[in-house]
Amino acid sequence: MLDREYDNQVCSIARSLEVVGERWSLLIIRNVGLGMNRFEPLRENLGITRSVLTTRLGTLIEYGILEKRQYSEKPPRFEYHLTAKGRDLSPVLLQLMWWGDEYYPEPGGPPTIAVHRTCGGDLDHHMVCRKCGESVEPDRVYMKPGPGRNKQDLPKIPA
Amino acid sequence: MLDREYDNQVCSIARSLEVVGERWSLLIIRNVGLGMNRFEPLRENLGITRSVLTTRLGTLIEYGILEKRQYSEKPPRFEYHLTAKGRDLSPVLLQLMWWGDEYYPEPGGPPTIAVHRTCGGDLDHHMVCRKCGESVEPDRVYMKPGPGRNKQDLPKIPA
DNA sequence: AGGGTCAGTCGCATGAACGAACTGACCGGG
DNA sequence: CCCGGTCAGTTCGTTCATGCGACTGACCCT
Repeated sequence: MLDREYDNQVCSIARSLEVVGERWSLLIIRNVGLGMNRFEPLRENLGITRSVLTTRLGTLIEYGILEKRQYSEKPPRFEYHLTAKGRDLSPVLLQLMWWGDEYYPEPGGPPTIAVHRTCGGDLDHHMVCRKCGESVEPDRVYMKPGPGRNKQDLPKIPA
Repeated sequence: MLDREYDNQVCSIARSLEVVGERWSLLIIRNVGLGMNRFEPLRENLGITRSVLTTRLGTLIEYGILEKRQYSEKPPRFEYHLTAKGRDLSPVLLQLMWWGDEYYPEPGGPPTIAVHRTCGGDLDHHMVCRKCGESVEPDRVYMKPGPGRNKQDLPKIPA
């Protein structure tokens, strides 16, 4: 990057990390983005304590990254969904994903691939679609399982 | 991103976060990338404990993100530098920066701007150079202070 | 000899996370 | 009607990571 002088903590990265830098936050955001919207599945998948999940969901809601929706009245049950602000974190998650794939690859290939929603091509690490060449905006991306994914879980994605 | 089913923790993001997800790690990487290569300046800038900085530097070295170089023999003194693996985290840092600028802007504008080293143009959030249109690789990027930067600190960068 | 810097280590107090149990509102079956 | 089960939490005790401050040791300068 640079090899020059440097100054103060007026830093956008530090501000971002205050919001999403806590343990579990980015993984929660990722899972919610993939459609895992309820408490118990999140808890089980992440292997996280209920209390920690409760507080993380709470702070992410405070920050406007998630919103809580009630989907059942009689037993009060809730779902968590990404806001636009939360969805805009997908480039961060994608870059983390690509870095991980580069330096800690799964033997069988990447477990997850980013796909351009409108044309179905997959993305390179500049978020340019390899098929149509378009520079893809965060909300036009979805994820699909790649070759490194576990055995029998191949949820067919409606292309 | 997606609103579909989801599976297991075979996740590149989780793997990445195990390496760089600890408190302070990304900020240390950012500062080292900006040329802050020594212990005491890092400590002072981050407002971090010496012991925590020591252990963070240690694990980042273990992970191959930083390397330690001795620059003085007689009083043994060291510098920390990014490896290629560490430099490849810059897209992650850039995306975090842009997200922070978007949702937590500095009143005077962004404090830091990403610049294409070879032509001097600045980058959009696809890492495409606004001047020459090239899709810029991580190691061709440097940072320069933007309008939101603190008063008197304007290190002139050799373009 | 005395003060200052740099790069740490050590010890103690506080705070966050983990594990496991408990709650409370429901549902479905026998 | 009682029993077991799910879902979304809360509470509690223990461990682990951080923060704060002091101390060390090797120098350097005056």
